[in-house]
Amino acid sequence: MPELPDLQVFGRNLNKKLSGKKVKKLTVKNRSKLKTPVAKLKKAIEDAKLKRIEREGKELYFYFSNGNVLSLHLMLHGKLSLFEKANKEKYTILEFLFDDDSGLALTDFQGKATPTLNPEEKNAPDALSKEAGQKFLKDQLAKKRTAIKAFLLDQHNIRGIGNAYADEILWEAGISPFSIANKIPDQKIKLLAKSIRSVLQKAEKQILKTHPGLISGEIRDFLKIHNSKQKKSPTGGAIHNKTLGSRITYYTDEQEVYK
DNA sequence: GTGCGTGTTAAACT
DNA sequence: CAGTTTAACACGCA
Repeated sequence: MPELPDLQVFGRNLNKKLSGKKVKKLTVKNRSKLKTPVAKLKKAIEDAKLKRIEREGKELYFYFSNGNVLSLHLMLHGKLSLFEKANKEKYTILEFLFDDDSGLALTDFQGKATPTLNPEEKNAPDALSKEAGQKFLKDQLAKKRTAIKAFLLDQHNIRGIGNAYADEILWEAGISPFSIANKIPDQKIKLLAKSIRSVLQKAEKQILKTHPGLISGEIRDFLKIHNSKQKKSPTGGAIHNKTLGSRITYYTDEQEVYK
């Protein structure tokens, strides 16, 4: 459910609340998405001190003082929740119990949220990383014949952009989501690179302001285009919606189509 | 009651 | 064959 800016806020808040604590117990209640044997995971994490938490793409990486890293991907419906002593959530995937009897649970009614021990390094750059700039986009877009929105959503290309923010970014850049990736002119690619950063960073600030302690859910009520409550863009263009790749896409005629 | 929304992947398609 | 597209997952929420 959450997208990059939400996850960025979760990471900040979890850091504040949890870093420095030692894991007393790790319990796995649903191991269907876990590729590591439970015993191995417990051995890697139990008794280790949680150093820090960082967002990577759409995942949260938990770094431990013994060098191990546990990544949590919330997928569509994963939720994090803090508890004292005992976790009472339904649909729990796994739970940490720290040495002060506080705890963190990962739950998902769909069972799709995915924990990964020591994830491999990914090739695709994070959307907010330095590498994901104009030059990178120009090189990659030249190779692709898909719609630009499909490109942005594919985590093998660039990591962290989801359905809602893809629409916001493309509106900001003045590019139609239906534009073909390798038909977009250089000066628009430059705008796209800028928009990715500015839209995501502004959203993070906004969420932090209105929901300072957030560690789960998603806040999207302030979105300008991907928002069923908005009829017009800030510059007055009527907002249309259409399905693209089995997902709803909001856009206006202010965005140029390159085909 | 009813339909929409969110990310990824396996499977289908071109 | 390889690149691209889609349906399915199953519930909470409005």
